[in-house]
Amino acid sequence: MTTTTISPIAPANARALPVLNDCCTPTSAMSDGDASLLAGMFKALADPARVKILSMLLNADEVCACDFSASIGKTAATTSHHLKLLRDVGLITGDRRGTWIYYRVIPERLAAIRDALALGQ
Amino acid sequence: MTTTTISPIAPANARALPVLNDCCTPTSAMSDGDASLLAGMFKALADPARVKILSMLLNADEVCACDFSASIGKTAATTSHHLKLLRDVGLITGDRRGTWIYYRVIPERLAAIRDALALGQ
DNA sequence: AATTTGTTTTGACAATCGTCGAATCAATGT
DNA sequence: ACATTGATTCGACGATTGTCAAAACAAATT
Repeated sequence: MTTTTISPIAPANARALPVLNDCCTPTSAMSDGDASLLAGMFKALADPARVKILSMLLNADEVCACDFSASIGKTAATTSHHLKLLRDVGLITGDRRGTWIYYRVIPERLAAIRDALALGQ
Repeated sequence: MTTTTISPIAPANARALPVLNDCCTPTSAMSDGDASLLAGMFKALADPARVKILSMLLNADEVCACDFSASIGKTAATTSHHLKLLRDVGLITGDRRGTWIYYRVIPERLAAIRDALALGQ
């Protein structure tokens, strides 16, 4: 059986995330590039439909793409759009096996977001 | 010297956050309300200007409101707008002492967001 | 090859969001 | 009282975003 990964393993977006603490002084903020990168990651999480998708993925090994639409109450087109946004920031990956595509969360990426929010020191 | 808190201590938004894992089955997503609440928190983080503000606050005890505008490169009006959004989700709090307002991060709130992103189990 | 089913892309639309100038409010000092 | 400086609110604008119907694409089956 052939299986084809939907998102490449190492997209440009897969580079390490900056962290909020230890980045700057009280009067000089994080750089523009780092702030945009981090904000982009949060943007990917900033929609109820995508939060629901992640909630399903975090409670299963993998989820068939065919199951998202009904669970989040959106059309297939809208669901596909949200899945793409999550793939583009490296948070999930899809794996086509025959007719269906199975999605998984990329735990390292989620952990990186958590680390970015670590309290100061 | 009088000090007045800009955001109330316990706004409606200060209620506990849902977590992504342990919320649902693989085929039934997180509830609408919980998903919107969580997405709202991430929305608050989903802008470079607000990320910069948080980066400053996480590297200092407190920051004078008067310092944000220059550091993030936005007008006072825009800066005030972003500060309000962060206050409204309970991530920061402002304290007026005489002429100036000093902002601090609310660490419990930041920790709650981190916890919401914990990996499944 | 033609059909069927699952998924993505395209195009269009309404709604939301970030931004700023101008006006307003708040506290202080003259 | 008045002027000054810091901060917020208001009103307007362009840009981005979420949504769906329709068209296009992909894999499997007849």
